[in-house]
Amino acid sequence: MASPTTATETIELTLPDGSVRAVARGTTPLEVARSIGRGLARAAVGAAVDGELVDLRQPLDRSGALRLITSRDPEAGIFIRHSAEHVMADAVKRLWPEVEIDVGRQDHSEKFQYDFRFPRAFTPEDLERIEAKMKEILAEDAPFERIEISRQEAAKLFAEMGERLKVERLADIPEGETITLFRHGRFTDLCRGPHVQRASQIGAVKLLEASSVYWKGDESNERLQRIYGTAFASAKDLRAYEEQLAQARARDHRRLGPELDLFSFQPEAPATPFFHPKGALIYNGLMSFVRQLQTGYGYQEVITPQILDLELWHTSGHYENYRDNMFFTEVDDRRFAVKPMNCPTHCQIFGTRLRSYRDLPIRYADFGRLHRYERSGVVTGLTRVRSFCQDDAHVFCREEQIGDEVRAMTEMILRIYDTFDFHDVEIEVSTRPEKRLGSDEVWDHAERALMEALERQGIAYQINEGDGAFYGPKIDFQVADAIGRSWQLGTIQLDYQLPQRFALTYVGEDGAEHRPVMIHRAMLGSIERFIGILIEHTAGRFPLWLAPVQAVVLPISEKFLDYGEDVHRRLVDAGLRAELDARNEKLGYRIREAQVQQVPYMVVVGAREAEAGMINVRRRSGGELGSMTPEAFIDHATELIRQRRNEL
RNA sequence: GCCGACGUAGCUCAGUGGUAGAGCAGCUGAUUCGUAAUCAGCAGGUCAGCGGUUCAAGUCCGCUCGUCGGCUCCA
Repeated sequence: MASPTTATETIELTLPDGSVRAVARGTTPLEVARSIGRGLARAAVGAAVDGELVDLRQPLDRSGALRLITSRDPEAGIFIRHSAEHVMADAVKRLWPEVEIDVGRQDHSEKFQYDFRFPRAFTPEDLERIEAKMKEILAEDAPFERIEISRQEAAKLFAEMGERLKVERLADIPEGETITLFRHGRFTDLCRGPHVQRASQIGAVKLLEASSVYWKGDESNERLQRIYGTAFASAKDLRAYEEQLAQARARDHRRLGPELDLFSFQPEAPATPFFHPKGALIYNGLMSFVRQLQTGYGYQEVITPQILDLELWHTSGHYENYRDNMFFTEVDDRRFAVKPMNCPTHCQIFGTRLRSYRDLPIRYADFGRLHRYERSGVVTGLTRVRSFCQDDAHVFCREEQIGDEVRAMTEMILRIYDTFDFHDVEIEVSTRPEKRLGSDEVWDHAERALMEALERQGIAYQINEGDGAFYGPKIDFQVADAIGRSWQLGTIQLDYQLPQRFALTYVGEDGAEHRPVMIHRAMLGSIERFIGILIEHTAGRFPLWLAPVQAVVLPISEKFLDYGEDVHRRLVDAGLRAELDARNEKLGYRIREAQVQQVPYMVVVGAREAEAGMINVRRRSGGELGSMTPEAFIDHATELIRQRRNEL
């Protein structure tokens, strides 16, 4: 940050066209914009220096690549929404002057939020009033001012304003950091920015919902009231966002699942799905796929107990670290726990005999049912349930085999995602959490091993500090679905703890005992959750190989029922999941129904077909494949299924 | 778990203290039909559950269960 004494020095700013401008240290991006052109200066909402977003009024203190951001740039939303936070807080203060403001924030989506000390929950009517007030404020078009201020002055100012929460927030700002305020009209907030120049650059706002939150996210703190909203440069952008929300609602697996008769939930089993026949077909289809793939990678499937003595969970450390998420039961005066993870049982299998270094890696896969107690407020649909199964596996290997194993796992995982047309995959390495087992040296080593394995494959990753499991660091795979939402699926977790706790050893080349390393791995994550994601990704249009009903045979009328039955029989005999819909309804009606149920193929048979021994095939993607022999269709479909191809 | 909202037929919803309704789905019949909804009739409800207020409760109050949106957590 610039100070007056250094203002005479010069810094060099590289503009996007490659030109370089030498300006005095302390020059603001807005001043640079003005020197380029009045139009640009007026249109700019913010700036970026070396990719970092900065406020237009922030004095620049170092050389770098300067880019001015207008409402057309993707980053504009950051400035707009951050400014909309202030406008919302302003509106709330105008309506209820006694309310204290906390802080605003925006998440990775298009939402922003602001927390208030307010005596009750905000109602939808409150939100309407606040939104209307915000629009008044936008119409006033006050400029946003950036003000640098001393810590003492800021503390005094907010104390006088009665903003006690702000005074406390101020105390959290590290010493030595410049304290800045932003003001528009009469509203002043403690804020490091960045903001737009004028309120009117916030083209459209909409408040979304309100909820209560704990101050600083800590359950022992008092409750504040949070309001969520969104803001865009234009009403058109807001409409596009609302359209996207409507899309997401239309794909919601909690609606589509029961509608397609895949699964249901019953009050007697909260957060535990019942898979109906069609859902079970998909469930088993996914398992077979994973089974086939991982067998090729040297995995062996095991089956292990559901309920195990508490002692095992003390040994594994789950009792100490994971107890709050476990189910317990007691019988014969003996205490048991329902397994929340498979890993301890795999350690036990490993430990049943003497292992040689020649046996490693040993790769145990397990589709065992897991139960985890999740707090009632956090469960939702299939994505967060209390009973589920993972495409779980544990690899026991030698230290020097970690790289190869992680590489093979990554390859397998990316192949799986590719099959489902998840092409946008982000990889994160999560490092040691606060609550953990093991020494810092072991963690250093484990974290480095994972990163090196990725680096050797040339795979880019991000680091997620402190987000590892209690027993080791992990690699997480995040994929973006068809409408751009991100989901966590696969995970690779390194574990030096369990082999030690279960005293697992193998005999090395040197004849001495060594400790194996354990790698936990899931690819789809949990089958339940994956089905939920897949429903939303495909909007219920499952790939042919997974579609519960792959083809429905539709005789035009009763007269062709015999031929329809014959065709149906042939499809079923060829291994296709085919149904016969011979209901007394018009063809259009039954076609529509098959479309709504997302059946990939509709096989129409009438006089022309019956006579010629042909069928007429329609695809759910629209359009007829035309007349063909049943054999030709069977060949075509079975080939697509064999290759697990998506397109129809 | 906490805060808030919600719970009426299989689904979507109407019903603001005075006799529980509609559309779709279902069933029956007619129609025998060529690529996204044929017509008619019938049936369908402990208004989530339990308790309370009231002459009278789907409607007002309390509790319980469940769902949804958040907090937090996560496969």
